[in-house]
Amino acid sequence: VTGQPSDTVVRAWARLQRAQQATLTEVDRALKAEQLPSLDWYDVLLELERSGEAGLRPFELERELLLAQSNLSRLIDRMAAAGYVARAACDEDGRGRRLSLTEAGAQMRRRMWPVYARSIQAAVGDKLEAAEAETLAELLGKLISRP
Amino acid sequence: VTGQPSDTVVRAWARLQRAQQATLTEVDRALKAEQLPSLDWYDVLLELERSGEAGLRPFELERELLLAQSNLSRLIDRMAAAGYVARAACDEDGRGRRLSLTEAGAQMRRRMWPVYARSIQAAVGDKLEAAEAETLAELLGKLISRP
DNA sequence: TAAGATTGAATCGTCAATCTTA
DNA sequence: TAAGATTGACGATTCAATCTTA
Repeated sequence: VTGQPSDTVVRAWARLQRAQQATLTEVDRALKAEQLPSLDWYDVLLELERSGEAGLRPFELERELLLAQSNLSRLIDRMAAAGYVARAACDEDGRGRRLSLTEAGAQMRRRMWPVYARSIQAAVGDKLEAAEAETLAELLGKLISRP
Repeated sequence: VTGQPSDTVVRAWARLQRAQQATLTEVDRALKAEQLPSLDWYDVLLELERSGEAGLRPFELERELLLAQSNLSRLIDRMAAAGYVARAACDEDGRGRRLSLTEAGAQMRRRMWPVYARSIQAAVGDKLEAAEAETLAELLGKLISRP
């Protein structure tokens, strides 16, 4: 059992929630203003692009993006309907599927990045010195590590 | 117009999203395991408790919690139905409402806090030194400040 | 029996429209 | 005309149940 959190820890927690909410809202707003898909879609497109020719299994994407099974299944439904993702049967496991990026999907990701990048810079880069951003990334890394 | 974000800034952004998601998921899970309401409810209960006898107007709560108008309206619907929040007409502005905490709402907040506190400690306190938590809170504060 | 994936039903969030009063 | 608040319609998420193959 762990002890009670200090005031400082509670403050760090509260600000983590608030800072994420504020920055995400800003990025979402910018993408929407340009008639582009949401960040969820970008995350999927990027992971599939990184996976290259082999593609990814849905369960791999779930773990990478911390999404629930049914949530991802329906997200892929929508992205496949939009023509950005292809679903194929899986050779090595008959239960599974293999997801891959379409050319239209790759194009959309490239189209989204400049807008996304500007938002990140406005929400984070413009508010911190380089050394501060480095420290922030390091401290947040400690919160992510699996114990 | 702002420039392109550095790799460090992009990494800080990505980890901010991931760390928030991971810690929030953990806290939500703990509350649910104890059959308690979600964090949204806690936030509302706490703000109303802090506002004391006077209570709060819905638009004040929206700004405090960064919630959309219709979103808050329906959240209050549910919390009022559960008996935790009271909605009354507003004396000084006929358009508005005045929200206040019921005794049951105050009790529920007190019941939630120990579970919430343990989760915060596990998700943040146990992973950082005291000085690190202080630094993290300070850096996150810079992201929240209104420009 | 369990893992990977999908689906139905219900809940919640979002957008635009609406209502009331300032 | 605009601010505060609510509502209808629609889209997204969640939970549990289901289907298929390991």
